[in-house]
Amino acid sequence: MARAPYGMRTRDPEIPDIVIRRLPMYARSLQAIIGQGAASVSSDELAASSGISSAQIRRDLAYFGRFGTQGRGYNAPRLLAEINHILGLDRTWTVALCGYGNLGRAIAQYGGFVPSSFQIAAIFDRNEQRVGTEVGDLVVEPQANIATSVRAKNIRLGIIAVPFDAAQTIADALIDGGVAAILNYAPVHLRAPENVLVREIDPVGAMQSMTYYLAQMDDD
Amino acid sequence: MARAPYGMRTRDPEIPDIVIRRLPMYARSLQAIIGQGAASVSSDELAASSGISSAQIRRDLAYFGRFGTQGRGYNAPRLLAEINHILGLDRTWTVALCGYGNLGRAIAQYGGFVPSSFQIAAIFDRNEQRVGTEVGDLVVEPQANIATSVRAKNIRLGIIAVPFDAAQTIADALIDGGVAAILNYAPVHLRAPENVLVREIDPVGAMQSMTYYLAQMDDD
DNA sequence: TCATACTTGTGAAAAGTTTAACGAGCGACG
DNA sequence: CGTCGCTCGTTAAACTTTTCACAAGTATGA
Repeated sequence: MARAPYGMRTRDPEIPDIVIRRLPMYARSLQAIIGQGAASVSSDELAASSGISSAQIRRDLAYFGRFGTQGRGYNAPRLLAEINHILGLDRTWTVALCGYGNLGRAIAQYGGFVPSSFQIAAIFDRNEQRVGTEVGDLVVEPQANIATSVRAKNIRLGIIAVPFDAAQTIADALIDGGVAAILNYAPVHLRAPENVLVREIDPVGAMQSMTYYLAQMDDD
Repeated sequence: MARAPYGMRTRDPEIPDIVIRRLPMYARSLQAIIGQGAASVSSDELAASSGISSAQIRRDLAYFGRFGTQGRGYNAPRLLAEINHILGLDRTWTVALCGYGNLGRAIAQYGGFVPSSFQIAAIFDRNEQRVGTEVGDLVVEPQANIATSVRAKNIRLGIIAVPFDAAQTIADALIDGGVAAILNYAPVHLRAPENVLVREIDPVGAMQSMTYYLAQMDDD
Protein backbone atom coordinates (compact mmCIF):
# COMPACT_ATOMS: atom_id res chain seq x y z
CA MET A 1 0.00 0.00 0.00
CA ALA A 2 1.27 3.41 -0.95
CA ARG A 3 2.08 5.84 1.79
CA ALA A 4 -0.12 8.93 1.74
CA PRO A 5 1.34 12.44 2.18
CA TYR A 6 1.74 14.11 5.57
CA GLY A 7 2.04 10.77 7.30
CA MET A 8 -1.60 10.20 6.63
CA ARG A 9 -2.48 6.63 7.37
CA THR A 10 -3.90 4.53 4.56
CA ARG A 11 -7.58 4.90 5.17
CA ASP A 12 -9.30 2.41 7.33
CA PRO A 13 -12.44 1.58 5.43
CA GLU A 14 -14.35 1.43 8.66
CA ILE A 15 -14.14 4.87 10.13
CA PRO A 16 -17.38 5.33 12.08
CA ASP A 17 -19.84 7.72 10.56
CA ILE A 18 -20.18 9.52 13.85
CA VAL A 19 -16.53 10.48 13.59
CA ILE A 20 -17.04 11.80 10.08
CA ARG A 21 -19.97 13.86 11.27
CA ARG A 22 -17.82 15.53 13.89
CA LEU A 23 -15.12 16.63 11.49
CA PRO A 24 -17.10 19.66 10.25
CA MET A 25 -17.37 20.84 13.85
CA TYR A 26 -13.63 20.71 14.26
CA ALA A 27 -13.20 22.57 10.99
CA ARG A 28 -15.54 25.26 12.19
CA SER A 29 -13.79 25.68 15.51
CA LEU A 30 -10.44 25.79 13.79
CA GLN A 31 -11.69 28.53 11.51
CA ALA A 32 -12.83 30.56 14.49
CA ILE A 33 -9.54 30.02 16.30
CA ILE A 34 -7.48 30.89 13.25
CA GLY A 35 -9.65 33.96 12.78
CA GLN A 36 -8.59 35.07 16.25
CA GLY A 37 -5.00 34.93 15.13
CA ALA A 38 -3.81 31.72 16.78
CA ALA A 39 -1.30 29.63 14.86
CA SER A 40 -1.40 26.56 17.01
CA VAL A 41 -4.10 24.95 19.07
CA SER A 42 -4.28 22.15 21.62
CA SER A 43 -6.96 19.51 21.80
CA ASP A 44 -8.12 21.17 25.02
CA GLU A 45 -8.66 24.49 23.29
CA LEU A 46 -10.45 22.79 20.44
CA ALA A 47 -12.60 21.02 23.02
CA ALA A 48 -13.54 24.29 24.67
CA SER A 49 -14.57 25.77 21.36
CA SER A 50 -16.40 22.78 19.90
CA GLY A 51 -18.01 21.30 22.98
CA ILE A 52 -16.46 17.89 22.29
CA SER A 53 -14.03 16.38 24.81
CA SER A 54 -10.33 16.63 24.08
CA ALA A 55 -9.92 12.86 24.36
CA GLN A 56 -12.61 12.43 21.76
CA ILE A 57 -10.96 14.91 19.44
CA ARG A 58 -7.58 13.23 19.69
CA ARG A 59 -9.13 9.84 19.14
CA ASP A 60 -11.13 11.04 16.13
CA LEU A 61 -8.13 12.65 14.49
CA ALA A 62 -6.09 9.51 15.09
CA TYR A 63 -8.28 7.69 12.57
CA PHE A 64 -6.75 9.81 9.85
CA GLY A 65 -3.15 10.23 10.88
CA ARG A 66 -0.90 12.08 13.25
CA PHE A 67 -1.33 15.78 12.95
CA GLY A 68 -0.07 17.12 16.26
CA THR A 69 3.16 17.63 18.11
CA GLN A 70 3.56 16.64 21.75
CA GLY A 71 3.94 19.64 23.97
CA ARG A 72 2.76 21.98 21.19
CA GLY A 73 -0.60 20.89 19.97
CA TYR A 74 -1.70 21.23 16.36
CA ASN A 75 -0.71 23.68 13.69
CA ALA A 76 -4.14 25.19 13.25
CA PRO A 77 -4.13 26.14 9.57
CA ARG A 78 -2.55 22.84 8.62
CA LEU A 79 -5.05 20.80 10.63
CA LEU A 80 -7.89 22.75 9.05
CA ALA A 81 -6.49 22.07 5.59
CA GLU A 82 -6.17 18.38 6.50
CA ILE A 83 -9.74 18.11 7.66
CA ASN A 84 -11.03 19.99 4.65
CA HIS A 85 -9.10 17.63 2.48
CA ILE A 86 -10.40 14.55 4.27
CA LEU A 87 -13.95 15.82 3.85
CA GLY A 88 -13.38 16.59 0.20
CA LEU A 89 -13.97 20.29 0.81
CA ASP A 90 -10.88 21.30 -1.13
CA ARG A 91 -12.95 21.04 -4.27
CA THR A 92 -16.31 22.39 -5.34
CA TRP A 93 -19.44 20.27 -5.29
CA THR A 94 -22.44 21.12 -7.39
CA VAL A 95 -25.83 20.84 -5.78
CA ALA A 96 -29.41 20.54 -7.00
CA LEU A 97 -31.89 22.47 -4.89
CA CYS A 98 -35.42 21.07 -5.05
CA GLY A 99 -38.15 23.39 -3.85
CA TYR A 100 -38.00 27.14 -4.11
CA GLY A 101 -40.51 28.14 -1.48
CA ASN A 102 -39.57 30.02 1.67
CA LEU A 103 -37.07 27.42 2.77
CA GLY A 104 -35.58 26.92 -0.68
CA ARG A 105 -35.06 30.65 -1.06
CA ALA A 106 -33.46 30.86 2.37
CA ILE A 107 -31.07 28.08 1.39
CA ALA A 108 -30.26 29.63 -1.98
CA GLN A 109 -29.50 32.94 -0.38
CA TYR A 110 -27.63 31.57 2.60
CA GLY A 111 -24.00 32.55 2.41
CA GLY A 112 -22.89 29.70 4.64
CA PHE A 113 -22.98 27.05 1.95
CA VAL A 114 -20.83 28.91 -0.51
CA PRO A 115 -17.52 29.25 1.30
CA SER A 116 -18.08 25.61 2.19
CA SER A 117 -17.38 24.55 -1.37
CA PHE A 118 -20.95 23.97 -2.42
CA GLN A 119 -22.41 25.58 -5.48
CA ILE A 120 -26.05 25.41 -6.38
CA ALA A 121 -26.12 24.40 -10.01
CA ALA A 122 -29.83 23.81 -10.55
CA ILE A 123 -33.08 24.79 -8.86
CA PHE A 124 -36.41 23.04 -9.32
CA ASP A 125 -39.96 23.77 -8.27
CA ARG A 126 -43.32 22.23 -9.07
CA ASN A 127 -45.13 25.55 -8.98
CA GLU A 128 -45.62 26.98 -12.48
CA GLN A 129 -45.48 30.48 -11.07
CA ARG A 130 -41.98 30.02 -9.80
CA VAL A 131 -40.55 28.22 -12.81
CA GLY A 132 -38.58 30.67 -14.90
CA THR A 133 -37.58 32.87 -11.97
CA GLU A 134 -33.99 34.00 -12.30
CA VAL A 135 -31.74 33.33 -9.33
CA GLY A 136 -28.23 34.63 -9.92
CA ASP A 137 -27.31 33.02 -13.21
CA LEU A 138 -29.75 30.16 -12.77
CA VAL A 139 -33.35 29.81 -13.81
CA VAL A 140 -35.84 27.81 -11.77
CA GLU A 141 -36.73 24.68 -13.73
CA PRO A 142 -39.88 22.57 -13.56
CA GLN A 143 -39.95 19.52 -11.36
CA ALA A 144 -40.19 17.27 -14.38
CA ASN A 145 -36.64 18.26 -15.37
CA ILE A 146 -34.99 16.93 -12.25
CA ALA A 147 -33.68 13.59 -13.46
CA THR A 148 -32.49 14.74 -16.87
CA SER A 149 -31.06 18.02 -15.73
CA VAL A 150 -29.23 16.50 -12.77
CA ARG A 151 -27.77 13.86 -15.02
CA ALA A 152 -26.81 16.34 -17.72
CA LYS A 153 -25.02 18.57 -15.23
CA ASN A 154 -23.48 15.62 -13.43
CA ILE A 155 -24.75 16.79 -10.05
CA ARG A 156 -23.99 14.45 -7.15
CA LEU A 157 -25.76 16.21 -4.27
CA GLY A 158 -29.43 17.04 -3.87
CA ILE A 159 -31.23 19.19 -1.33
CA ILE A 160 -34.90 18.53 -0.74
CA ALA A 161 -36.83 21.56 0.49
CA VAL A 162 -40.33 20.61 -0.59
CA PRO A 163 -43.48 19.78 1.38
CA PHE A 164 -43.43 16.38 3.03
CA ASP A 165 -45.94 14.79 0.69
CA ALA A 166 -43.76 15.53 -2.34
CA ALA A 167 -40.44 14.57 -0.79
CA GLN A 168 -40.28 10.89 -1.77
CA THR A 169 -41.19 11.62 -5.39
CA ILE A 170 -38.50 14.27 -5.58
CA ALA A 171 -35.99 11.98 -3.94
CA ASP A 172 -36.76 9.28 -6.51
CA ALA A 173 -36.22 11.79 -9.31
CA LEU A 174 -32.90 12.90 -7.85
CA ILE A 175 -31.78 9.31 -7.48
CA ASP A 176 -32.92 8.62 -11.02
CA GLY A 177 -30.73 11.54 -12.09
CA GLY A 178 -27.79 9.89 -10.37
CA VAL A 179 -27.17 11.84 -7.17
CA ALA A 180 -25.13 10.05 -4.55
CA ALA A 181 -26.32 12.00 -1.52
CA ILE A 182 -29.40 13.87 -0.42
CA LEU A 183 -29.95 16.42 2.30
CA ASN A 184 -33.59 16.16 3.29
CA TYR A 185 -35.40 19.02 5.02
CA ALA A 186 -38.81 17.40 4.69
CA PRO A 187 -40.23 15.69 7.76
CA VAL A 188 -40.39 12.20 6.28
CA HIS A 189 -38.05 9.25 6.29
CA LEU A 190 -36.91 8.84 2.69
CA ARG A 191 -36.41 5.46 1.06
CA ALA A 192 -33.27 5.28 -0.96
CA PRO A 193 -31.03 2.52 -2.25
CA GLU A 194 -28.04 1.60 -0.09
CA ASN A 195 -25.62 3.44 -2.32
CA VAL A 196 -27.38 6.76 -1.87
CA LEU A 197 -26.62 8.60 1.36
CA VAL A 198 -29.45 10.50 3.02
CA ARG A 199 -29.18 12.95 5.91
CA GLU A 200 -32.25 14.40 7.54
CA ILE A 201 -32.57 17.90 8.92
CA ASP A 202 -35.33 17.87 11.46
CA PRO A 203 -35.88 21.07 13.39
CA VAL A 204 -39.43 20.18 14.35
CA GLY A 205 -38.31 16.85 15.74
CA ALA A 206 -35.58 18.62 17.69
CA MET A 207 -38.14 21.00 19.19
CA GLN A 208 -40.56 18.19 19.97
CA SER A 209 -37.89 16.25 21.79
CA MET A 210 -36.90 19.28 23.86
CA THR A 211 -40.40 19.75 25.17
CA TYR A 212 -40.14 16.34 26.80
CA TYR A 213 -37.69 17.84 29.28
CA LEU A 214 -39.69 21.00 29.75
CA ALA A 215 -42.77 18.96 30.49
CA GLN A 216 -40.74 16.92 32.99
CA MET A 217 -39.61 20.09 34.73
CA ASP A 218 -43.20 21.18 35.10
CA ASP A 219 -44.31 17.82 36.46
CA ASP A 220 -41.59 17.42 39.05
CA MET B 1 -45.59 5.40 44.05
CA ALA B 2 -48.85 6.27 42.35
CA ARG B 3 -49.81 4.27 39.35
CA ALA B 4 -50.11 6.32 36.20
CA PRO B 5 -53.03 5.90 33.79
CA TYR B 6 -52.95 3.42 30.90
CA GLY B 7 -50.50 1.23 32.74
CA MET B 8 -47.87 3.86 32.19
CA ARG B 9 -44.85 3.06 34.24
CA THR B 10 -43.65 5.63 36.74
CA ARG B 11 -40.99 7.42 34.79
CA ASP B 12 -37.47 6.21 35.02
CA PRO B 13 -35.45 9.36 35.45
CA GLU B 14 -32.78 7.94 33.19
CA ILE B 15 -34.40 7.49 29.85
CA PRO B 16 -31.64 8.01 27.29
CA ASP B 17 -31.87 11.20 25.29
CA ILE B 18 -31.47 9.26 22.09
CA VAL B 19 -34.73 7.50 22.86
CA ILE B 20 -36.46 10.82 23.44
CA ARG B 21 -35.14 12.09 20.14
CA ARG B 22 -36.69 9.15 18.32
CA LEU B 23 -40.18 9.66 19.71
CA PRO B 24 -41.03 12.45 17.26
CA MET B 25 -40.18 10.10 14.40
CA TYR B 26 -42.61 7.54 15.69
CA ALA B 27 -45.25 10.20 16.09
CA ARG B 28 -44.73 11.28 12.52
CA SER B 29 -44.97 7.74 11.15
CA LEU B 30 -48.07 7.12 13.20
CA GLN B 31 -49.66 10.23 11.79
CA ALA B 32 -48.95 9.05 8.26
CA ILE B 33 -50.28 5.57 9.00
CA ILE B 34 -53.41 6.89 10.66
CA GLY B 35 -53.87 9.23 7.71
CA GLN B 36 -53.98 6.15 5.50
CA GLY B 37 -56.85 4.85 7.54
CA ALA B 38 -55.16 2.15 9.61
CA ALA B 39 -56.43 1.66 13.15
CA SER B 40 -53.70 -0.61 14.38
CA VAL B 41 -50.05 -0.94 13.55
CA SER B 42 -47.30 -3.40 14.33
CA SER B 43 -43.76 -2.53 15.26
CA ASP B 44 -42.71 -3.95 11.89
CA GLU B 45 -44.96 -1.56 10.01
CA LEU B 46 -43.76 1.32 12.11
CA ALA B 47 -40.21 0.23 11.35
CA ALA B 48 -40.86 0.24 7.63
CA SER B 49 -42.27 3.74 7.81
CA SER B 50 -39.75 5.29 10.16
CA GLY B 51 -36.56 3.56 9.13
CA ILE B 52 -35.88 2.40 12.68
CA SER B 53 -35.76 -1.31 13.49
CA SER B 54 -38.80 -2.91 15.04
CA ALA B 55 -36.75 -4.21 17.99
CA GLN B 56 -35.55 -0.67 18.65
CA ILE B 57 -39.07 0.66 18.53
CA ARG B 58 -40.39 -1.91 20.97
CA ARG B 59 -37.50 -1.31 23.30
CA ASP B 60 -37.92 2.46 23.15
CA LEU B 61 -41.61 2.28 23.88
CA ALA B 62 -40.96 -0.10 26.76
CA TYR B 63 -39.27 2.75 28.64
CA PHE B 64 -42.65 4.40 28.96
CA GLY B 65 -45.04 1.56 29.46
CA ARG B 66 -46.81 -1.24 27.64
CA PHE B 67 -48.86 0.09 24.80
CA GLY B 68 -49.26 -2.91 22.54
CA THR B 69 -51.16 -6.17 22.43
CA GLN B 70 -49.45 -9.40 21.45
CA GLY B 71 -50.72 -10.69 18.19
CA ARG B 72 -52.33 -7.32 17.35
CA GLY B 73 -49.77 -4.61 17.55
CA TYR B 74 -50.57 -1.10 18.71
CA ASN B 75 -53.74 0.91 18.57
CA ALA B 76 -52.38 3.63 16.32
CA PRO B 77 -54.35 6.68 17.49
CA ARG B 78 -53.86 5.73 21.10
CA LEU B 79 -50.12 5.23 20.71
CA LEU B 80 -49.86 8.57 18.95
CA ALA B 81 -51.73 10.26 21.76
CA GLU B 82 -49.44 8.56 24.28
CA ILE B 83 -46.30 9.73 22.55
CA ASN B 84 -47.65 13.24 22.15
CA HIS B 85 -48.43 13.25 25.82
CA ILE B 86 -44.99 11.95 26.79
CA LEU B 87 -43.40 14.67 24.68
CA GLY B 88 -45.62 17.33 26.15
CA LEU B 89 -47.17 18.01 22.77
CA ASP B 90 -50.67 17.91 24.13
CA ARG B 91 -50.25 21.49 25.17
CA THR B 92 -49.06 24.63 23.41
CA TRP B 93 -45.56 26.00 23.86
CA THR B 94 -44.71 29.58 23.14
CA VAL B 95 -41.53 30.30 21.27
CA ALA B 96 -39.25 33.29 20.77
CA LEU B 97 -37.83 33.57 17.27
CA CYS B 98 -34.56 35.49 17.11
CA GLY B 99 -33.54 36.69 13.70
CA TYR B 100 -35.96 37.66 10.98
CA GLY B 101 -33.78 37.32 7.91
CA ASN B 102 -34.41 34.75 5.20
CA LEU B 103 -34.22 31.84 7.58
CA GLY B 104 -36.28 33.51 10.29
CA ARG B 105 -39.00 34.33 7.82
CA ALA B 106 -38.98 30.77 6.48
CA ILE B 107 -39.39 29.50 10.03
CA ALA B 108 -42.16 31.97 10.86
CA GLN B 109 -44.08 31.01 7.76
CA TYR B 110 -43.47 27.30 7.99
CA GLY B 111 -46.70 25.50 8.69
CA GLY B 112 -44.97 22.47 10.16
CA PHE B 113 -44.37 24.02 13.55
CA VAL B 114 -47.91 25.06 14.18
CA PRO B 115 -49.81 21.78 14.23
CA SER B 116 -46.91 20.61 16.36
CA SER B 117 -48.09 22.69 19.28
CA PHE B 118 -45.60 25.51 18.96
CA GLN B 119 -46.67 29.08 18.73
CA ILE B 120 -44.30 31.90 17.95
CA ALA B 121 -45.02 34.54 20.57
CA ALA B 122 -42.22 37.03 19.91
CA ILE B 123 -39.86 37.87 17.06
CA PHE B 124 -36.64 39.82 17.40
CA ASP B 125 -34.13 41.28 14.96
CA ARG B 126 -31.13 43.54 15.32
CA ASN B 127 -31.78 45.29 12.03
CA GLU B 128 -33.59 48.60 12.53
CA GLN B 129 -35.25 48.21 9.16
CA ARG B 130 -36.99 45.05 10.18
CA VAL B 131 -38.06 46.14 13.65
CA GLY B 132 -41.72 47.10 13.57
CA THR B 133 -42.62 44.74 10.72
CA GLU B 134 -45.96 43.13 11.37
CA VAL B 135 -46.06 39.35 11.23
CA GLY B 136 -49.52 38.01 11.82
CA ASP B 137 -50.47 39.64 15.08
CA LEU B 138 -46.88 40.12 16.18
CA VAL B 139 -44.50 42.99 15.63
CA VAL B 140 -40.78 42.44 15.19
CA GLU B 141 -39.03 43.78 18.29
CA PRO B 142 -35.48 45.06 18.65
CA GLN B 143 -32.78 42.70 19.84
CA ALA B 144 -32.42 44.68 23.04
CA ASN B 145 -35.89 43.57 24.12
CA ILE B 146 -35.10 39.88 24.17
CA ALA B 147 -34.50 39.28 27.87
CA THR B 148 -37.31 41.46 29.19
CA SER B 149 -39.86 40.47 26.59
CA VAL B 150 -39.15 36.76 26.92
CA ARG B 151 -39.45 37.04 30.67
CA ALA B 152 -42.63 39.10 30.50
CA LYS B 153 -44.29 36.60 28.18
CA ASN B 154 -42.96 33.64 30.12
CA ILE B 155 -41.47 32.05 27.00
CA ARG B 156 -39.55 28.82 27.58
CA LEU B 157 -38.25 28.06 24.10
CA GLY B 158 -35.98 30.11 21.87
CA ILE B 159 -35.01 29.70 18.23
CA ILE B 160 -31.80 31.27 17.07
CA ALA B 161 -31.75 32.13 13.37
CA VAL B 162 -29.12 34.86 13.35
CA PRO B 163 -25.64 35.02 11.79
CA PHE B 164 -23.05 32.94 13.61
CA ASP B 165 -21.20 35.90 15.09
CA ALA B 166 -24.31 37.10 16.89
CA ALA B 167 -25.53 33.73 18.08
CA GLN B 168 -23.83 33.56 21.47
CA THR B 169 -24.97 37.05 22.42
CA ILE B 170 -28.53 36.21 21.48
CA ALA B 171 -28.33 32.93 23.37
CA ASP B 172 -27.15 34.78 26.46
CA ALA B 173 -30.08 37.17 26.17
CA LEU B 174 -32.56 34.32 25.82
CA ILE B 175 -31.08 32.57 28.82
CA ASP B 176 -31.20 35.82 30.73
CA GLY B 177 -34.88 36.00 29.85
CA GLY B 178 -35.34 32.55 31.34
CA VAL B 179 -35.74 30.15 28.43
CA ALA B 180 -35.15 26.51 29.23
CA ALA B 181 -34.32 25.31 25.74
CA ILE B 182 -32.81 26.71 22.56
CA LEU B 183 -32.92 25.51 18.99
CA ASN B 184 -29.82 26.86 17.31
CA TYR B 185 -29.58 27.22 13.55
CA ALA B 186 -26.31 29.16 13.70
CA PRO B 187 -23.15 27.25 12.90
CA VAL B 188 -21.51 27.69 16.30
CA HIS B 189 -21.41 25.64 19.45
CA LEU B 190 -23.32 27.65 22.04
CA ARG B 191 -22.29 27.86 25.68
CA ALA B 192 -25.17 27.52 28.04
CA PRO B 193 -25.61 26.57 31.68
CA GLU B 194 -26.40 22.93 32.39
CA ASN B 195 -30.05 23.60 33.00
CA VAL B 196 -30.58 25.04 29.54
CA LEU B 197 -31.00 22.52 26.77
CA VAL B 198 -29.49 23.34 23.39
CA ARG B 199 -30.05 21.50 20.11
CA GLU B 200 -28.12 22.40 17.00
CA ILE B 201 -29.47 22.28 13.47
CA ASP B 202 -26.52 21.96 11.16
CA PRO B 203 -27.32 21.51 7.50
CA VAL B 204 -23.90 22.67 6.36
CA GLY B 205 -22.19 20.19 8.64
CA ALA B 206 -24.46 17.47 7.30
CA MET B 207 -23.50 18.37 3.74
CA GLN B 208 -19.83 18.56 4.61
CA SER B 209 -19.86 15.13 6.17
CA MET B 210 -21.61 13.62 3.15
CA THR B 211 -18.91 14.81 0.79
CA TYR B 212 -16.46 12.62 2.69
CA TYR B 213 -18.16 9.59 1.19
CA LEU B 214 -18.44 11.12 -2.26
CA ALA B 215 -14.75 11.92 -2.21
CA GLN B 216 -14.06 8.33 -1.16
CA MET B 217 -16.09 7.02 -4.07
CA ASP B 218 -14.04 9.13 -6.44
CA ASP B 219 -10.75 7.98 -4.96
CA ASP B 220 -11.46 4.27 -4.97
C1' DT C 1 -62.15 -26.25 22.45
C1' DC C 2 -57.98 -26.53 20.28
C1' DA C 3 -54.53 -25.42 16.94
C1' DT C 4 -52.54 -21.77 14.42
C1' DA C 5 -50.68 -17.34 13.30
C1' DC C 6 -49.08 -13.33 14.89
C1' DT C 7 -46.65 -9.82 17.66
C1' DT C 8 -45.37 -7.87 22.00
C1' DG C 9 -42.01 -7.03 25.84
C1' DT C 10 -37.71 -8.33 27.59
C1' DG C 11 -33.40 -10.82 29.09
C1' DA C 12 -28.93 -11.67 27.37
C1' DA C 13 -25.40 -10.93 23.99
C1' DA C 14 -23.15 -8.16 20.71
C1' DA C 15 -21.63 -4.01 18.83
C1' DG C 16 -20.43 0.60 19.11
C1' DT C 17 -18.76 4.81 21.50
C1' DT C 18 -16.65 7.50 25.08
C1' DT C 19 -13.64 8.27 28.82
C1' DA C 20 -9.54 7.59 31.57
C1' DA C 21 -4.87 7.28 32.03
C1' DC C 22 -0.22 7.42 30.78
C1' DG C 23 4.22 6.66 28.10
C1' DA C 24 6.75 9.15 24.95
C1' DG C 25 8.25 13.06 22.50
C1' DC C 26 8.92 17.99 22.00
C1' DG C 27 10.37 22.68 23.16
C1' DA C 28 11.78 26.18 26.51
C1' DC C 29 14.74 27.74 29.73
C1' DG C 30 18.28 27.94 33.07
C1' DC D 1 23.18 19.97 28.40
C1' DG D 2 19.73 18.55 31.54
C1' DT D 3 15.35 19.37 33.60
C1' DC D 4 10.66 20.65 33.44
C1' DG D 5 6.14 21.33 31.72
C1' DC D 6 3.12 20.46 28.19
C1' DT D 7 0.27 17.71 25.08
C1' DC D 8 -0.11 14.11 21.74
C1' DG D 9 -1.42 9.29 20.37
C1' DT D 10 -2.90 5.09 22.16
C1' DT D 11 -4.28 1.12 25.12
C1' DA D 12 -7.56 -0.56 28.10
C1' DA D 13 -11.69 -0.06 30.63
C1' DA D 14 -16.23 1.71 31.18
C1' DC D 15 -20.33 2.81 29.42
C1' DT D 16 -24.14 3.13 25.98
C1' DT D 17 -26.91 1.47 22.37
C1' DT D 18 -28.54 -1.98 19.29
C1' DT D 19 -29.71 -6.50 17.97
C1' DC D 20 -31.14 -11.17 18.75
C1' DA D 21 -34.20 -14.49 20.07
C1' DC D 22 -37.99 -16.31 22.45
C1' DA D 23 -41.64 -17.03 26.16
C1' DA D 24 -46.04 -15.39 26.83
C1' DG D 25 -50.26 -13.46 25.46
C1' DT D 26 -53.99 -12.50 22.05
C1' DA D 27 -57.14 -13.31 18.36
C1' DT D 28 -59.11 -16.22 14.75
C1' DG D 29 -61.25 -19.96 12.66
C1' DA D 30 -62.07 -24.90 12.25
